[in-house]
Amino acid sequence: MPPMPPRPAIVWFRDDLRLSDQQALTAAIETGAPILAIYIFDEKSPGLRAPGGATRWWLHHSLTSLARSLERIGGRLDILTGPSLPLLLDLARAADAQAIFWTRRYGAAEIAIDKQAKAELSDAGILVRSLNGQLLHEPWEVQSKLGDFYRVYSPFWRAAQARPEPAPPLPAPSKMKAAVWPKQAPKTVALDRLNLLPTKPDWAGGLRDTWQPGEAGAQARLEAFLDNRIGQYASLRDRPDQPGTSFLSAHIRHGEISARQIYHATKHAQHQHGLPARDCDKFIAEIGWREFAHHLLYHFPDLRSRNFQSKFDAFPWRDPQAQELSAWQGGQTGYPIVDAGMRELWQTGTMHNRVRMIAASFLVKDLLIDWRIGEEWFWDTLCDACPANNTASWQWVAGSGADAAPYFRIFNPVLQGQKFDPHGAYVRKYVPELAKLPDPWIHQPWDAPETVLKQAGIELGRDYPKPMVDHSRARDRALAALATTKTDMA
DNA sequence: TGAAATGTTGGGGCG
DNA sequence: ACGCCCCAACATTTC
Repeated sequence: MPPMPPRPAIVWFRDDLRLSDQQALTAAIETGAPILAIYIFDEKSPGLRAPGGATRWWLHHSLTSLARSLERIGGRLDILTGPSLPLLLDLARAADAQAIFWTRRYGAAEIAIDKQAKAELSDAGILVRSLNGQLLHEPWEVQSKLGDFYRVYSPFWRAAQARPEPAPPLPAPSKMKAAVWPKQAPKTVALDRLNLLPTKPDWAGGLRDTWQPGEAGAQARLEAFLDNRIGQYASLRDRPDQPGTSFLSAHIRHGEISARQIYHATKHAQHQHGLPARDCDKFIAEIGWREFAHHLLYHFPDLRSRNFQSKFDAFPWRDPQAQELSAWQGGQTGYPIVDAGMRELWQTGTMHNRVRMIAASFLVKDLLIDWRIGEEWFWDTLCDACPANNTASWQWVAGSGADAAPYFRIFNPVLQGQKFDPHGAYVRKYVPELAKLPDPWIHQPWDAPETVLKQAGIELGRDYPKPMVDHSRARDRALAALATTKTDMA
């Protein structure tokens, strides 16, 4: 009788598409079992939110990159599509798997799936291990003295930082053994069959020019940031006209790099090169905002659909006209900084953080359009669209969120432009029809004298729209509407 | 992780 | 020389 083949271990990849600091993969390899590394593209399980267009594009390339990396060390990535739970159970049964490993997720539907999978696989006698590869601290580990979760960022982050430092990241495994795909197992599909890439039309040109999805691209971004820019992070992070940020968000979103890798690399660079603590802390605090958003999502599962502060439930949102929505989406509001941001988003799959706040504030406060509608658009167009960050941030801007912007904090798109894009370089890049307008008018073309406009080759209303609302009046309208939320109407 | 309105101060022009 | 006014510039309050 031939010897029994060793029972394989399954590694279920999800939002952790990397090999370094990959606890699930590392733990699986340590069992000594041959490995089935899988990714499940799941559009069938109830409650799961389908990825948006930009995220789908990113995912395609990230999976390509992950598959190559696995092959390089003797492994293989198999892709399945369909409802996660039955696929997993069928695979585990067909493979006679001894164990399964995955990185935890924090959305409600994801947690429900993972919970049930854990129960059913355990019942089938399979070792199930879920690991934290996403966050510096688990949401249930950061609590106030009363045992409640934090609703304000600063105390949250203070408490998180008072906890033991996250463990140092794991090195990428250098070798693994792929298990043969079992005969009775669900059919794998080729990546192309998932149709993640746009075809008619192919709008991804700007994305290809901007990004290198995958672990190598993530590491390159981190290195460039720590070598060149972090020393001025605190002062330049708000400047969309300069490359002051890390450009890591979409890599983080797909788990091509982990929070603790970033944390430790930053600390290391700080001490190695004597970088200012102010800049390093500020950068790590942004990882802290991401932690906070995940923490909120975990404790408030309806973050996408419900106001975190219920007093916003009665807010008098306007019914958006198709035309004003498309003006905002297409970067035709007549406010240059808003339009530059929305066009950057459409072209590149990202938007500078400062400009996200300005553009979001414009939709919510100047147009009085429900934050959920803006969130949907960002979900579809951002490569870093994340169930935690995108929702928490939109609620923050709207004022309905945790540690929200106060109701009276309304961004003035002209002042914000002048302050953070002082020479208009960012506007000129994404709103080229304004390129010839001199600095003093670049953020308020409607105030430019006729001769100046003529010289710049602009006729307002023809070459570039007149402002779709008057900000000063829109502000008054927003304050009046927001006044209704001041008193709790519960 | 604002902005606008209102209040205060101080220097210069001017009678 | 002196007081008054004007108005930046800055500070404080309010939305």
